[in-house]
Amino acid sequence: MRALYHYDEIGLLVASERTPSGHRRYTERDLRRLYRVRALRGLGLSLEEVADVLADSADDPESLRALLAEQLRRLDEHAERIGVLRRRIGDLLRQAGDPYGPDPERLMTTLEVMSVFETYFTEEQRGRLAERREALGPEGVEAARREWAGLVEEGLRHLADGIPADDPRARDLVRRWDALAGRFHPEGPAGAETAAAARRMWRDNSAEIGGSLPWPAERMAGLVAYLEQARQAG
Amino acid sequence: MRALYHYDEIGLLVASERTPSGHRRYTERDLRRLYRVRALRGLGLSLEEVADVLADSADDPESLRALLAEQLRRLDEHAERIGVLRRRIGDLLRQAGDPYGPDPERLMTTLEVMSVFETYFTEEQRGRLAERREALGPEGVEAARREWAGLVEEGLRHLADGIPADDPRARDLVRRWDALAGRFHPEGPAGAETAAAARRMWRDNSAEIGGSLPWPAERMAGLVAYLEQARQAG
DNA sequence: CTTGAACCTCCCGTCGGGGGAGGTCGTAGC
DNA sequence: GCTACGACCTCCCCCGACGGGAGGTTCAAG
Repeated sequence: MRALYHYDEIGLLVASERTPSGHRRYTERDLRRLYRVRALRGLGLSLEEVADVLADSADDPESLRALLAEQLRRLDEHAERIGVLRRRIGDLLRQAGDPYGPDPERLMTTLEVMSVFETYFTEEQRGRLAERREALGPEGVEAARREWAGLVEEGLRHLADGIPADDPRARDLVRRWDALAGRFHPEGPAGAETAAAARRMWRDNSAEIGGSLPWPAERMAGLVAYLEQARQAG
Repeated sequence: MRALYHYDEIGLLVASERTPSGHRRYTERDLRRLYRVRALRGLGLSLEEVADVLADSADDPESLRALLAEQLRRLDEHAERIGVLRRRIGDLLRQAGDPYGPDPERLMTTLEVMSVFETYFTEEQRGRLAERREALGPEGVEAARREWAGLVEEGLRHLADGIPADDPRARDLVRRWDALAGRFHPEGPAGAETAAAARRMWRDNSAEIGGSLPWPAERMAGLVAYLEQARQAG
């Protein structure tokens, strides 16, 4: 087995004897040590941990139990990360097979949005947002989406009509816009933070996010800038 | 981000422009490509797969879906491997806390036996053996263990009494011994193979396996050799 | 003009080995 | 005694996806 040379190199398992010509001779004790190493490796421990536990177990019988308990915890963590990925990919595949037809461009855009999302929100914030979305339920999200589409149309009309950003109608639109967004943000100061992060995200990346929407990306970019102005003016 | 240099090196994401002084300038298109790369990486795909799917997705819209489906399958596999490890470690910890007291030496010996076990049986064979053990149930296993202890005592007495290996009593002991072992082996030729592997394992490693038993390892080694002789004689 | 941050290239390290080159050793058959 | 042939030896480069740092250049602000 090639690994034996590796174990020798790092000093984890050195053959106790050598023949005069230099061939390694593994004694019975060496073999038993090898079995322990292999078994512990098979449980997912690193070679360093294996070395430590084999060194410690002589004077500290608890170290092995502690290490195994720790490993169990790490495996649980790992399993959960895998579960998260599974759910995400499952969602993507389901979205990819939705009634709008198999539009791979949309799938790609969704990927972009995911990435941007992860750049602007911390993992914790994403967790909170997911909780809120879950609390709203699918119908709540759908309702908000429709309301929001109305607000977008209204904003685009304002823009086309040349209504200035400090006009009361623009400020009122911003108020309703932010209230709608507020449904998705957590309560208290945490909500203010996610809301601010969301605005930064929109400001910097309206093109990427807009790509997944039914309106032209550049018009959405204009609208976002317009709302930002109105918010400043308000 | 350091990864950008790496993506550049492997040609996955090369900045379309450079300033005269050599600084990378990422265009809007580059950025969107970066978002896709990051998102796909975040789903656990390798950079090679990301590169492939970004190259293919232009003319083969299905490749992304296929890759995601494949990835889902791999994650399932991975999750199952983790589940196996979890169960194994859980069993070990439970054994470590059993009424015989916290004997770390026994735990170590169990590890050795695990390793030897994995060397002599293929993964498939181990699966069959686990099935059989499950079919017997805990009480069946316990009953067999007690019967087996009786056979061991009987064999050790034969040895002490100097009964030769070709004596009918020895051959009868072997017959009952093998019948008992047979409960744990699968049916048909597969069972013969696992039984042969088990005998090889005992012959080569009676010390390691014997260490986890209530009898001295060297006496068990003698018994195994004795039974082997009796089997040849029979 | 200076200064500090940002960026550049180049190189070594991670983890657990795999694979191969090129040489030596051990043993079995003739 | 000779000759195969396999098993073993050391040394070195390879994988993935970057991280970290050395040592040098460039940029933007004051």
